[in-house]
Amino acid sequence: MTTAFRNWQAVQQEVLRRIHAREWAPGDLIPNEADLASEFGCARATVNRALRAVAEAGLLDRKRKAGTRVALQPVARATLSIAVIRQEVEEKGARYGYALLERSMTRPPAPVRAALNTADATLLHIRALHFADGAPYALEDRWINPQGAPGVLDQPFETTSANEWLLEHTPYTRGDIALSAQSATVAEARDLGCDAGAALFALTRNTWNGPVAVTRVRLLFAPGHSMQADL
Amino acid sequence: MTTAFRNWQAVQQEVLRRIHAREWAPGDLIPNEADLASEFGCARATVNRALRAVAEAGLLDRKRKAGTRVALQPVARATLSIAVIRQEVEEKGARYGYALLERSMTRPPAPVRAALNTADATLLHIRALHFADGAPYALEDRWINPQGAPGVLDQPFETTSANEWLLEHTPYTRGDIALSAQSATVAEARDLGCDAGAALFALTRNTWNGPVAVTRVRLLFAPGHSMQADL
DNA sequence: CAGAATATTATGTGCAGACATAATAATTGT
DNA sequence: ACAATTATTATGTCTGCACATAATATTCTG
Repeated sequence: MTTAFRNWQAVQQEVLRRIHAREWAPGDLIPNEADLASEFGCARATVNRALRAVAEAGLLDRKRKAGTRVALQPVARATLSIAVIRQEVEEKGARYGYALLERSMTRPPAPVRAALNTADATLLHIRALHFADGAPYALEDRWINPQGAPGVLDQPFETTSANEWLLEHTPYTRGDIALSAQSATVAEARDLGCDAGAALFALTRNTWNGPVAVTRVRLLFAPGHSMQADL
Repeated sequence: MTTAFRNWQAVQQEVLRRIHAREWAPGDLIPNEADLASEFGCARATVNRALRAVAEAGLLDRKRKAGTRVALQPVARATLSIAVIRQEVEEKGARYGYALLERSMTRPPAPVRAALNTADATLLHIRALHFADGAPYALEDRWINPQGAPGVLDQPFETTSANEWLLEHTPYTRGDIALSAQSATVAEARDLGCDAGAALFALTRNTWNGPVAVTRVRLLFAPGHSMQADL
């Protein structure tokens, strides 16, 4: 016995080792917390913390009374962090640039109205470009609900992106993100400086503050862009 | 006083409320755990649990001695769950289908060798199609290192996808995922039943078991595919 | 024997107290 | 004034105990 696993990370490591080594095979019921605690020479709370962490990673399924078992099909959960674009660009060691293309109050097209559930309201429409080292990096097409973002109408967004302003000044409670690929239209190709029809990575995000829609944004990245995540 | 926040979820709710209501504005230092505990009428451990959860969600930054402050730019962390393709298809209510296109032992092209760090070794190359309701859903192009996946050479992968077999039989310790967009080549278009040059959503994943590479897979999804995630 | 009531059990969570650790602030020595 | 040492402080975590809760197993009852 290598003796005592005294902290929860050590216990977690040992649990992971047993899962990877197939000592606990997928589907297996593992010993209960109390038993593991006495085996590891620590308190049950410590085992609980460790198992909870592993379960959050998707490798264990826990149910009261039923016990803890190794997940049959560990649903890999890639956590991709979506930062402010400026930050993203600067972290790649590039110089960030920003240019406003359009700013208007308009009644949005049907898909946007449907996604934000804003009926006939006119929304603030922002189109802007983000640059990395002078080259187009991403095209931002955003609709903002003034109801959900007080003070937004006073912002020109000529030098600061809506991206950053909203994040700092507008609270939100929930949102959803969709990632997809689409072909560049002629207009998009012109803005991004690529060929029409080029495959572009698209990120569409809706943000809500309770029941009220805040914003919907579609980011079209220049060709070659990829998002990375670890497992 | 709406009286005691007795469990950590209630404390978490209250903390989130204060952040959203800007009672604690971005950048602000919030009271320390002990103070909050006495304010909320619970133990410090309970406040700790709540704050830790909020910090994990990216809304708080915590540092020893420095204290806890509201994140200036809450890095949105979208957690996308990457399940087995069969599962993904069936969850959409579609009938799943699978067809093996190619199975061979080959020395992989340079990019794959570089990504897996396998030098001159020959790897098992699998190309397969996944169907949803009879229509091509995703094209799988996979390289498997027999060193990292014992028993894989005995598998025909004619009716079961490598995707599922590996997940169930091969342990791994880490992996990385890249999401991108790319144009369909003529061959890919033929397999997926779309036009050449169509924008396709691509997912490339490398998997490792400790220091040894297990597999690298590129999934090309049929046009229109999107990945969803919540914030 | 079917179905309802009850007991059992594993996880979920709370508490108070203790010590560990990292980061900052204050003090000291040169 | 500056650098090195020491004190302080907020978070991080462990412990042992208690009770809550959900899910299963068992017993009781018509």
